[in-house]
Amino acid sequence: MTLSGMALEHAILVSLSERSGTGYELARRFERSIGLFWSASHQQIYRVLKRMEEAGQVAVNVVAQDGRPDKKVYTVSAPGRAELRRWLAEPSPQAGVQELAVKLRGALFGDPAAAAAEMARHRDAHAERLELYRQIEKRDFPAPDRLRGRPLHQYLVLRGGIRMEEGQVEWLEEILAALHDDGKDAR
Amino acid sequence: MTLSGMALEHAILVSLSERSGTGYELARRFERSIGLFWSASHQQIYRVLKRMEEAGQVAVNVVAQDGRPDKKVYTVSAPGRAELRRWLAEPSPQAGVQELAVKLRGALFGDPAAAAAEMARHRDAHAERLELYRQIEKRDFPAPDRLRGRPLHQYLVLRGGIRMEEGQVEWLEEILAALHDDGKDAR
DNA sequence: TAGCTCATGTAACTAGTTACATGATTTG
DNA sequence: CAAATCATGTAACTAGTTACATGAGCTA
Repeated sequence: MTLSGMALEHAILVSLSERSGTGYELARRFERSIGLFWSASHQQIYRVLKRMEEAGQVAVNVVAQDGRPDKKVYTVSAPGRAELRRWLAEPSPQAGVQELAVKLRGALFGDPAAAAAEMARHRDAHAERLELYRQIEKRDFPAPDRLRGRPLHQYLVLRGGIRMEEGQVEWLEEILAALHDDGKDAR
Repeated sequence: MTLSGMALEHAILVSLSERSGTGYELARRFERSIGLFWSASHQQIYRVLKRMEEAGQVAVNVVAQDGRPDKKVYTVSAPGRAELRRWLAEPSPQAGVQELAVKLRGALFGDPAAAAAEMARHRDAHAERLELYRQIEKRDFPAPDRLRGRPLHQYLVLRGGIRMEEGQVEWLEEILAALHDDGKDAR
């Protein structure tokens, strides 16, 4: 067991925590709601579910059906819930949008304060990166209107980085404000 | 040969087109300029360079050094240039920011009009996706201020999707405007 | 009757990561 | 003297993709 990465495992734990289901159903869910960003083939999901079952994170309930193959309905078991709670509280330093989305949708199955702390960490990290990119922009491209050819292309790539970081920071600010209100309300 | 995907190969072709270099150097470049988004370990790069050499896309020039191992300086060969030009003109339907950044930086080594056409395709695709997300937002979350718990988290994930698509569309608009001016100037 | 949905999987392959190994030179 | 830089690689592993296979029921 490596216990690093494990992204799809955690996405599955979140989805099955929301509602038990078959591998087939999970594959379809990943195409839709969570799958705004995430995608996973049914082959991949079947393989991972098998591994998770062997590791005791999920339990299977085989349901016989007539006219079509037996269904294997998966449910998160106690060790799976514990693992999910652990992962939700732990920092994911390299997390992209997808992984944060999974953590958000998992927030109800862990500690809400830990979720907010994780979002704040990422907001800070992206704000720092944004600041760095803006400094590079100012230093290397003081007059962007006059750029042509290669330097123009380099500049445009940097602009992409800036825009992506801006989007990320704003999104995380929105999340933190909303989670804050949500917490106030629950108290 | 599969010829699908091949992302790292093309990033290497672009980087070596800008300037010949060793695998080690490529690994460092990927940490910096292009590597705003891209990253590749030296192990991976060495393996891919070997494959590309066998395929005739790059040529090696072994440079003896004293006190340290021989350098292998790689240069793009004619078939490599052809393959790069082919890929630059071809649509990459699933391309993310990184891949578009590579295509941008490669624009000088292919047909500029084809590069602009590819960017326009992506702008349209992202604009369409954005429109879809906005419709889902309006339909499923008409009063976002009152959301709590799970629906709130679902809403925030959707907001992330909207912000990312907005960023992408605006970036691609900026690219198209700049490429247009650049082309006008060259004529 | 052709194609989609439900429901499972195997096999082969491609891509990428992590750990390990070597060894001189330069910098703090 | 320790750590980083230059410069190469192998081996083992994890993750993900693509192609193939089966087969009933339902829909246009």
